[in-house]
Amino acid sequence: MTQPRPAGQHTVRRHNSALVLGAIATAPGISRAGVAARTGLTKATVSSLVDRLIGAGLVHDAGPEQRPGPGRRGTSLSLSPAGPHGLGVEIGVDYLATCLVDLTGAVRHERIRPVDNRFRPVADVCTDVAAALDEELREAAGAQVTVGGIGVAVPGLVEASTGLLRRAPNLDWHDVDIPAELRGRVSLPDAAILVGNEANFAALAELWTGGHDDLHDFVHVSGEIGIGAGIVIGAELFSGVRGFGGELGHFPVDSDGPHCPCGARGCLERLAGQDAILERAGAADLDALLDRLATGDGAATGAARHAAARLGIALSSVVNLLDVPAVVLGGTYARLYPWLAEPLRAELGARVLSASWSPVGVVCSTLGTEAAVRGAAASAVRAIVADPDAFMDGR
Amino acid sequence: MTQPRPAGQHTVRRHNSALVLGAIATAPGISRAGVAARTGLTKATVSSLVDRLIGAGLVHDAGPEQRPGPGRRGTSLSLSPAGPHGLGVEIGVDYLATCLVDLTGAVRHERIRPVDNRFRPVADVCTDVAAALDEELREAAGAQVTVGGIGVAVPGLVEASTGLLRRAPNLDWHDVDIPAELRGRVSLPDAAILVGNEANFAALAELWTGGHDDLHDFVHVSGEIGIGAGIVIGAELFSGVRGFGGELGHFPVDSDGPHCPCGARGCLERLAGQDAILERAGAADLDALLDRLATGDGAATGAARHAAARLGIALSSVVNLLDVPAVVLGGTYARLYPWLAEPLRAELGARVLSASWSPVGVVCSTLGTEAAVRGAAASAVRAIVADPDAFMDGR
DNA sequence: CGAGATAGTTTGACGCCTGAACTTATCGAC
DNA sequence: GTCGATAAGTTCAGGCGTCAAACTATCTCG
Repeated sequence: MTQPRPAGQHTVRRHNSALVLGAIATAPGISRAGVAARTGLTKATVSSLVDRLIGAGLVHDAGPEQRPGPGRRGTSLSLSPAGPHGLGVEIGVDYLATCLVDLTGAVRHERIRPVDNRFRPVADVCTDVAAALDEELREAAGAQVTVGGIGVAVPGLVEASTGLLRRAPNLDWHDVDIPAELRGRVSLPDAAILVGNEANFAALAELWTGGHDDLHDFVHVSGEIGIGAGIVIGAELFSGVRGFGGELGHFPVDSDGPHCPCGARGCLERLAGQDAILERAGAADLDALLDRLATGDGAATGAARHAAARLGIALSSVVNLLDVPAVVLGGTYARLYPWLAEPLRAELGARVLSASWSPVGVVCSTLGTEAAVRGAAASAVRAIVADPDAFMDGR
Repeated sequence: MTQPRPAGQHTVRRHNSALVLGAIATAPGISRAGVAARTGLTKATVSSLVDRLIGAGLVHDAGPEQRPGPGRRGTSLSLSPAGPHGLGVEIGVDYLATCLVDLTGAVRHERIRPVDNRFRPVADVCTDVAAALDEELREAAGAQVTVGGIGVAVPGLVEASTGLLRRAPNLDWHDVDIPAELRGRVSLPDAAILVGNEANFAALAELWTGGHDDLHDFVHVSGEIGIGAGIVIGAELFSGVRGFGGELGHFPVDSDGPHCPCGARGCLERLAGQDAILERAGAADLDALLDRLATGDGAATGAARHAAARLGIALSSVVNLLDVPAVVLGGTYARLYPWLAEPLRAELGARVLSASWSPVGVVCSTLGTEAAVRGAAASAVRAIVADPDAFMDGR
């Protein structure tokens, strides 16, 4: 819990700077007058704040705007493409991905490297990560832009207060201080390094760059090797008290179901995970499954329906508890969306108490497996946009 | 989602007023200098703010404090017992409770009236509520205090944005505008009326007046006729996006379990609700059950263990999802606590992923069935303490 | 080319916090 | 008993950031 701090004029300026920058971010090309109208601040204040933001290299003045009708043209403002960039890394179970995005979230460079990280020592993996980071840093240097922050997505439980990776079952890591490991291996600028769970970052990427209108509250379910959920409420990530939230994979959905390494029976992961679907369908891999689904194969569609029903049982509990109006299917589930959506909607409609007057939306993720890296990179720049004064004071 | 507003000097004052009043509320008897040290504001600012708060009747100056050592004595500040009071009403299924509390949350008057409200028309019940409110208002008038706000606890789903009671299954009500119904029936001051779910109010009461130290994050489970959960995170209520959150009663805990009116099978409410426990134990009512538990009766203790295990299944999902470090047993469960706690702890320990390094606390509620009314009344005064400027400007 | 409309800047005022000096109050030592 | 040390509370000038209003700049239309 962040303890409340006294407010002063600087607090006001900080708040309003973020307000102005947020307005420019959500409506690129807006004029100072437009920002004033949108935020409720006066033109004078907006001018003063915008000048500061331009001075810090966060906002770009693109000259007079095109607009019909009488009156002087405003100057078109937008987030500066030359401003600080965000660098994202995802330490996946079987790949390593990096990504460089500008302030608007646009991807400038991206690379995915297949590596089997299962049970590799922390030091080895971090050396790889450092090399991958160096590559992106050179990319940034070549484009004459600075890196304002780094986001690291990991498949495990990250403690919010310390940034420690507490458990990563599929990597067999525990209690790893990733920022510390990296700082020793790569010539980083004094940028902030923030570590987070991949499912959470993926949910944020979907929120920011998924292209869904007015989707500020949802649960993003990513079916990868495990099943993780990212909860977004009020356009903000909700990751629980200590950051360990969103663990959906071990929701019990069948008291007679198969045993799970976690000790319980009938965990969602065992019944609706990627491996479970493939096995039930008798398909070798995801591509084979998709082929057979496309031809209307009975076993394949049956497996999808079965998984969707189990997913619906778990998600209906989530919706009843959190009252989120929509579910986003990501990761593997995004590719299976056409076959999952209907049975999932049916299950949710039957089990969610508020569904009778307010049905739960089921939406397909637009970002694929890259969602997590994108989210990690975007988080770094979002942190700057959300609090530009902190960034400006820091340098 | 509340859209961000521009900040000005008034925002600063508002924030700091709340900060100062909060410091006085959490440390009664503190001096101006103490508040300054605790909040980080200067003595000058604190003096100015405190004077305003005293002027508004929110803070009481109790003369010089007792303290050893040299130096001038500070003046002892505390929330004014003569300040605005909070009035709470709970429309229960089989009772109607009212409660009047002062700014500190201390109960000044309380009354519970047994009434069977099942399936009574809205108008009839609201007439009773109005009469009960009038009684408390006369009480307040007799004590020369004003009522600063009214909280209404109801057993149903309340929409946060509108304050409408959407569904109350056990009353058979839907879409009731309780503030509107009341304003026509009782001579209210222009006080704010806030309607909320009883489980949520109960959780807040536990947070504020439960006497638990450093318990700012928990799920409060109240086992009454239904099973409701109030989620408190960061010392604030989390009631979901639209306010319908916390519905725990229909979590599926046994895929072979009995059918539930909701349409599903094996809902928690059917397996761990008060009626289910009594039936399994073969007890006529709760007192009979407690008697038999006290004697170590096998059927009774077995029924308790059985319910606790089912409750554990549902709560472990909640904890995995929200990462709350503690569970508070309230309502009927509070009375059964000695027999529920151990099996519940065992179930949570086995099913919660983070339990291995951070066990989930299981705590007994200290407030009984009065928690909800208390919470409703306290909410009204908390709203004033949390934002005193809004209260001061309003009058 | 001038009236009207819209964008952006300048200027003075106001509110609120801050820091330092000042007043008030109490204790302990001589 | 008086003096000095210590702490609480008040007063006052100063700074900062927003606001309102006046002013300048630019564009369209008649």
